[in-house]
Amino acid sequence: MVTIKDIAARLQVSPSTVGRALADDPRISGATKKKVTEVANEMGYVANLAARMMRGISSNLVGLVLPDIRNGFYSTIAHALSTCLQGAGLQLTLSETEDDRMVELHHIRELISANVAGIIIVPTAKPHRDTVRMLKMSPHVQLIRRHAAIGDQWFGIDDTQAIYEATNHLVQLGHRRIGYVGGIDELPTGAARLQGFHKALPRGAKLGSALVQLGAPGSADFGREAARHLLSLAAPPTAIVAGSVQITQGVLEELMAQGVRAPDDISVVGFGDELGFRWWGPGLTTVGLPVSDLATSCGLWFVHQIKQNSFTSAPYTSISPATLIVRGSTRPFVAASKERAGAPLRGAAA
Amino acid sequence: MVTIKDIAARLQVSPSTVGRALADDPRISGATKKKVTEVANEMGYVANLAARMMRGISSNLVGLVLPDIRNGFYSTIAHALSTCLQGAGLQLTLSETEDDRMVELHHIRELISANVAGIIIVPTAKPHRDTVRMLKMSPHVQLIRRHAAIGDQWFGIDDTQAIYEATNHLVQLGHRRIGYVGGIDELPTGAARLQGFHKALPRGAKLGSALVQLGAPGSADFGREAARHLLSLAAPPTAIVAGSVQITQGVLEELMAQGVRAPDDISVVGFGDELGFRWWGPGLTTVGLPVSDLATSCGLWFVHQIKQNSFTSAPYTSISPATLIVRGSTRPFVAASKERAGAPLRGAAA
DNA sequence: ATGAAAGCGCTAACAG
DNA sequence: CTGTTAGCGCTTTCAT
Repeated sequence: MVTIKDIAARLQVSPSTVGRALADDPRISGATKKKVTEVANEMGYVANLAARMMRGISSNLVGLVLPDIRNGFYSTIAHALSTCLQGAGLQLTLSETEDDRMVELHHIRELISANVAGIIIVPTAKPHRDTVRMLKMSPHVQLIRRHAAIGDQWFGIDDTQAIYEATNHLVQLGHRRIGYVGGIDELPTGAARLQGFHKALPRGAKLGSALVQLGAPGSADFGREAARHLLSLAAPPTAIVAGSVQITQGVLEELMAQGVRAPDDISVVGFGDELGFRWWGPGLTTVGLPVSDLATSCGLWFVHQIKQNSFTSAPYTSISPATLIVRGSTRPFVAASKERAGAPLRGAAA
Repeated sequence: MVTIKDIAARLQVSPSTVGRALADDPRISGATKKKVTEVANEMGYVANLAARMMRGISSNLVGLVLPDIRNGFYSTIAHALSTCLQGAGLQLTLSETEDDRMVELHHIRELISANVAGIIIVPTAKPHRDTVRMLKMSPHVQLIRRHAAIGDQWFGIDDTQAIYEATNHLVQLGHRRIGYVGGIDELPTGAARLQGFHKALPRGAKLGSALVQLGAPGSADFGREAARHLLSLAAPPTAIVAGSVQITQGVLEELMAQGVRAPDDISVVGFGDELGFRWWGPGLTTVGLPVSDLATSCGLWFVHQIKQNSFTSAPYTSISPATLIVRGSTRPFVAASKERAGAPLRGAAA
């Protein structure tokens, strides 16, 4: 391993001169700097981060803590952040919680002890108190989900508006018996989305509690089950709103498996615009989320905070609006269509 | 920040005693150990990783270097590895290269200087020589793509076989004019897949070089362009094989945009089984890749190597086979179908 | 069984 | 402009 000392010896100068030259210290002559950088490159010098960190400088690591990277939603975020941070010389570490608060705690512990420069987190429903405590030891920001105890620095989507748009679209089309399959309302996002759903329903809408199905937002399986349940009702909904990416996936799979066709048999509005949603049946009408932009602004802001070292706990909130993307999976409700009850609902596949 | 010294002062012992007690050194009496650990907990002592690293102990960080995390292929890998490593107390850092060798070099430099415990890499086509040199400074393993200079430790897919299966399926169905859209053959994966394509073609197959389109495997746009080109040929192919996930995406999009319908107008075989591929048209016949299993075994092996500290450069190669998933996008070639030439090829959308 | 002391590589005073 | 020196917190000889 090439150290600053080796370079110094080779150039017959003192280690500090080399150190300063490498740090582009204004007190060092251009000639010396040039020589030093030259030799450094030639010898393949790589600064030892550990030593640097011991001098109090926090590492260049930023922890990204999220439920599951396989979710296109989150991998988009990871990509955007990675790009942002790289520009600032920061490295991203990836920690998956699987929405388990103990796993989350474990990761935060690791990150703090690794002296990370900051943490970007999509918190679980109920973070452990130690998680909250430790987060305060480092600059941090919440993404997508927001938990009051963790702090007031948050970048997210207007969840209520997103599902409102989705639901309202169906209402405008004349649907009244609308099913909603979404994340549990213990999750801030789950609660906000559910609220958007209710807000959009007109007084006339028949809202049996059976039409609202809540479960794990990260589970496509839950989406399938919930869809199956809705379809099996004596009076199944004429339209379904999905409240998370994974749930949308599950719902779509179930509909396809049962041979239920959109928009003829049922109207569907999804959440997020994953690859393939446009390919599903006649094209899925869905809520488009500005995930990439959101993550980018979060990244830029965070880098700024870290660089300025002015990580005051001044609240900062950024809410991005979602936009409805209308494709073929929704259409006006036709009261006359008798075939929308019980067994006949199922298509040829059943 | 509580240090070993603080504890020592509090207990009226020397720092080294505390250090040893914490390290469970056999030379320390049980009583002292007990007291030390007690006080350490009480004071909230957390070992300083930086200082430890300076003593040569490598960090608990493992670098994952890949082209683009948004690719479902790679996010699946990241997830599997993250899970593996977490079990071993290791943290994963994410570095995206965007298939740019200089970016790759930059990342490797960072990782080495961060004293990572190891590096798992999907190398770019032609890694920089410094990248290769630095990789040798740390335990490492190649995933998916394999570059001879980097080493003999590799976990990948049998690319040749994968595309062979895909192509052969079409050949068996009677197709003779088959188009291939794949990654550049400078990439080991690109070359292997192209080889599989050629291997599967019978002597009778008309292979105009125009039928083989090579480009950036990570670019859906390239896939679109290539597909557009193939469709515009005077004698367009009766079937297309796609040679990467992104390319598959692009090809599918273009076919859909032009209103070309599979399997009636053309047969298509994709690469990988992304979410949504099953939803495309009649369901995409595609090559299923055991990505998750592959990454898991890679992770397990790597953890083992790191733990054993026996990172001998003993070659280790693991090749996983791909399996063809037949859905609706392919069907026997029917010679009589006249409408498969020039303008009439395009459907209603054109 | 415990202490003292010497670094690991780097940076930041403090001197020239 | 450059050199000297003194640590950062920990481990690890070498002494007691």
